[in-house]
Amino acid sequence: MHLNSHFFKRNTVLVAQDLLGKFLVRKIGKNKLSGMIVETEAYVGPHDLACHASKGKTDRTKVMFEPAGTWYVYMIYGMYYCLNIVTEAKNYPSAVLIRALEPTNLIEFMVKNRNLVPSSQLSVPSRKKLSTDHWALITLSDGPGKLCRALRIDKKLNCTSAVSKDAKLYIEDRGVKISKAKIVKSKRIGVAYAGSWKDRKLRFYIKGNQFVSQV
DNA sequence: CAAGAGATCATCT
DNA sequence: GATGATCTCTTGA
Repeated sequence: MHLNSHFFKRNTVLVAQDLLGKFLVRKIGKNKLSGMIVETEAYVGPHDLACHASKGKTDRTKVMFEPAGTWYVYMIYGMYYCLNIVTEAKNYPSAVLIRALEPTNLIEFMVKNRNLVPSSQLSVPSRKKLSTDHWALITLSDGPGKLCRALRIDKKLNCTSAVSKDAKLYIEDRGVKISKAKIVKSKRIGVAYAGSWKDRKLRFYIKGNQFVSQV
């Protein structure tokens, strides 16, 4: 089931947790790439000092004031994109950052998009005790910049809708249920500048899942 | 293995 | 002019 605006027009922390186990679907021509969301972060509003919109409504952040179910894509460090979905009421700037996926469909297509070195040249940390092929799979979309590259997500998708019928990028419920006991809460990554908000446990991931980002 | 630097640019001061 | 919701590669122990 294609998630609609009612799903996203809710408390951001709830949406962030409920997105675990949902499937991100990217249509490229006839291809439908997809992966299960295994890690998210909540950016809960203008008072959240880690939230880009805490600095007000600017050209970059105006998309966060759009209705729930709008994509917010921005470039970070000059090289990577980050994918967020806008939540809560229109004009309340908040969003969920999608940080990692467990690839499920058209994995070869994602590997091409990532432009990776052959797995034969891959160095697997010895304590992981994994084959290079398995390691190549795990590191395909285990971070916000990597998953955007794997699914060819860039600024062209910024401010587009995830809930319209013809969306090229949207989220599906395929009936996977993640119990509360399997959701780990931790500090958000890379927000040391956010004062009293930097230590809030607004990052969520599926306990024990191999595809969660390495921190 | 850990730690550090470099890539590279949109955004805000 | 500085910095960042990141990732990868190099260095050195």
